[in-house]
Amino acid sequence: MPRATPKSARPRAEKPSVREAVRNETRATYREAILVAAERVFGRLGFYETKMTDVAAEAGVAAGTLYNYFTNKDEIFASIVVRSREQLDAIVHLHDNIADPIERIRMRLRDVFTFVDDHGPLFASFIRVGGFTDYAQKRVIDEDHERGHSQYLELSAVTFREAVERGQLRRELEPEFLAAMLSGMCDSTIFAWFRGGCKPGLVDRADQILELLLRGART
Amino acid sequence: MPRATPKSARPRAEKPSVREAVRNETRATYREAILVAAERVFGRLGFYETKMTDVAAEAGVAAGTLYNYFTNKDEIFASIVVRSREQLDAIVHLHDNIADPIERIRMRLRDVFTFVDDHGPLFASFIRVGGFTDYAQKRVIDEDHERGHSQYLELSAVTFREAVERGQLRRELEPEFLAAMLSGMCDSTIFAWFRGGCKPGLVDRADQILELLLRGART
Amino acid sequence: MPRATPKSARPRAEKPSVREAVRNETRATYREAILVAAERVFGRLGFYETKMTDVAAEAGVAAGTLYNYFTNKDEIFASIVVRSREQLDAIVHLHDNIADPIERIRMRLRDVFTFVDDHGPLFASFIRVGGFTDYAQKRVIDEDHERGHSQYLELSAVTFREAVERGQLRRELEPEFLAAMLSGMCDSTIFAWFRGGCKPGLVDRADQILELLLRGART
Amino acid sequence: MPRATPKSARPRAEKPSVREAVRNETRATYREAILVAAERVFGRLGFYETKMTDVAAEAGVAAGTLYNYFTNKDEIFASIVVRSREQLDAIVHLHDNIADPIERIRMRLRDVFTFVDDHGPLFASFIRVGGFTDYAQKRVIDEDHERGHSQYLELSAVTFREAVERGQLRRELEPEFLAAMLSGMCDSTIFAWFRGGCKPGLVDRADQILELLLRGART
DNA sequence: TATGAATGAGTGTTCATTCAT
DNA sequence: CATGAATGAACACTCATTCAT
Repeated sequence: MPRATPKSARPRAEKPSVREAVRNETRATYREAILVAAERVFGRLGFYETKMTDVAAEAGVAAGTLYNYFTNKDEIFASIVVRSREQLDAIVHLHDNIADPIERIRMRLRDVFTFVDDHGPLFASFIRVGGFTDYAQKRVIDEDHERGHSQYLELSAVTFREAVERGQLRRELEPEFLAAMLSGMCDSTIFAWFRGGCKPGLVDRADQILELLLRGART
Repeated sequence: MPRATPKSARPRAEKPSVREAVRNETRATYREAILVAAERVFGRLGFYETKMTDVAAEAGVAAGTLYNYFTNKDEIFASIVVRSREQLDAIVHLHDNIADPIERIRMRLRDVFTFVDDHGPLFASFIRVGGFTDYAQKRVIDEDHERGHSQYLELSAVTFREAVERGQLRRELEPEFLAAMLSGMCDSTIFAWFRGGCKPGLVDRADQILELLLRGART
Repeated sequence: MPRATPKSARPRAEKPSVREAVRNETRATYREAILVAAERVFGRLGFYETKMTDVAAEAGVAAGTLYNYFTNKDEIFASIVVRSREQLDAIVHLHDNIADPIERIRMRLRDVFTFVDDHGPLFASFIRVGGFTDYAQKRVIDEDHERGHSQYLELSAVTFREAVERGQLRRELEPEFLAAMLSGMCDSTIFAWFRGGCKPGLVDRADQILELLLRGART
Repeated sequence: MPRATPKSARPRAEKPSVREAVRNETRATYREAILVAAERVFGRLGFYETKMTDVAAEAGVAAGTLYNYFTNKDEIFASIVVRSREQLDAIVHLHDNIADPIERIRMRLRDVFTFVDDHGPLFASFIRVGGFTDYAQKRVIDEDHERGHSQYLELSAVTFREAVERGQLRRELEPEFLAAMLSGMCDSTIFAWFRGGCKPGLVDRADQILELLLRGART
């Protein structure tokens, strides 16, 4: 008789999607946990000295499990890079609406340094110009990373150009040169911070760097 | 006059030393050839992607021969670093007698850039702050290299301090900070030069860098 | 008439058996579905190239489910062999009552070929003399299969012996030899059919084979 | 002064080639030893159950050594097949000059059986129609082997056709069918011999098989 | 001492099997 | 019981290093 038994019917209809949702969530959690663990280990040992078992151990899973989420070691590494760049991309464009290019650069710099400060060592090596010197040779993430890096340089250069055109900076300075200089200054600062044990206070350096550069570059 | 040692005795006494001299020379030649070859290959492929057979092939010897001159792969790599640093050390102290610290820095910078220009890619990666990011993790050359790197930073800092004390640069600037900034600016310049294919003209950048930095730092 | 067992009691007494029956049926259905799927996949890919997930996918179940019906991969494979042999056994004895041994062989042959025709590729490889050459080495189904195979050869030989004793075939021919010849002729025919894509019409070959053999063997 | 020192000069000129010759010989010996060992192990265990360490152990070398002579497991296997086929090719064409096709087949058959008898188990499985049933799925040697097999069938068929055209065999028999029959008969004979432990006397079966077939096929 | 092949420890990866849900 | 992800033993293959010639 027609009295539907919603109790049994609804679950049937929903259970799959619920299950699926749970599953997806679980999968995402695992994936993220592996990435975080991998980021730590890669950051500590470098790509080649990091063994899959190290990553697995750090993530608290079996070695085989890694392969349920990534096709191989390279992909794990590449995923970290991609993820980092995505995060950085978001940050870097946070202040695109600031009119004054100098101010825009300042805010960007602060945010990036804050991010690095929060994010820790591996990321430090990522944004560093040659963080992948060795690994890059393998050409696994080379192209992308390089594009990524020059993308940031480009963005920086564009902003400097604007400042030059506004007459805020000296006309004879190439924006690309300024961008490279800023990049190098940041790198060495982050590196020093990294070698010094990642102590808090990295952000404060942002203003010092920029002030020095601007003094040198101002009209 | 003292009767010369008998014919049969002299050879016995001297020949060995002659032989030894020749031998030592031969050994040194081989060693150097291997290092040069290794520097090229490591520079091209990075430490981990460079196989001992690659080095041997580049040096035109058999793989086994490498082990007559170096105990293992690590040692070859470390030797390159050491050698590079020795060369750099010589260069860096070439102008110690210049009284004006600013001028001293300028000359040093030019010489180092000239050296890098002549010396090619691997060296570029060596002096770069994080050239060893990945390899360094292995702690093979870490300590030494780090010491080497900070040694240069130190030297730079000392010189900057002198300039500050002479009142040439603003008092509130820490010399270590200035040294780090210069280092970073050089790094990114060399990196860009490296990525651009090591085209000649690197040296000209030295003055641009320094000028920018000094403008920013001058009283 | 005996008072029926109380409502509450009956279910308790019978339901289990009903449930059990249903369960058994369900289990049997699953088991069969898995075997059918496995047969297809094994036939297509061979034992080693067939992964448990392939079988599961083909059967439309999860990998874990397979282990509710079979202890392991080997057992699935062995079960297929056993099942095939059971089916073949039935067929092979279908015409035991035919008096003329030659006719008996002819009918048998036709039925077997029909079965193979219907049954498809895997079975083809099963009845083939060396179908298990590779797998058999693992000694999973070796003994059994060998027994099975020689059993058919034996049956064939017995029938040939009868024909020889009846004077239908030449006395100097060993029945075992004739059985082996027939087996080989069938094998190569089935193989050719298999390689040709299992096109219909296999059965017609039965008569051709037998005619050739009998002509050669007749008195 | 011009007196050449032949002692030192000649060796210099020849030594390399001598060394090379020795080296080549040594390499060839190793290669062959590995193939022989591999043939034995593959014959005993089958492709998948044979581990590289098994082959190495059987050959009396380290696992890594195998890779100095073959790129991988597949190549070792394929090499065995190729080598076997080369040997068989030579044998099969030994009697091409015999005018009478029937006689030609008879001689061929004897030689092949002799070869199999000498050569042992693996080869047996090779010439068997489905020797590779399982491995073939991997399509490593499939195409070639298949071509090889059908090549022999083809050769056989051609010879049978000649006999048919000469009126030695019945016109209504397709030569391809006869070739397949002969192949199957040989297979099952070899298989039986193999299962029986490869006892001597295989060759004698050649005539029995052929006689039976010819009786059945003669006009 | 140069050679280059042999060695075998070490690693990335696969996949049958287990097990929590 | 079905599920499908976790597991980890097993294995092909690499390559720094050794060693007989």
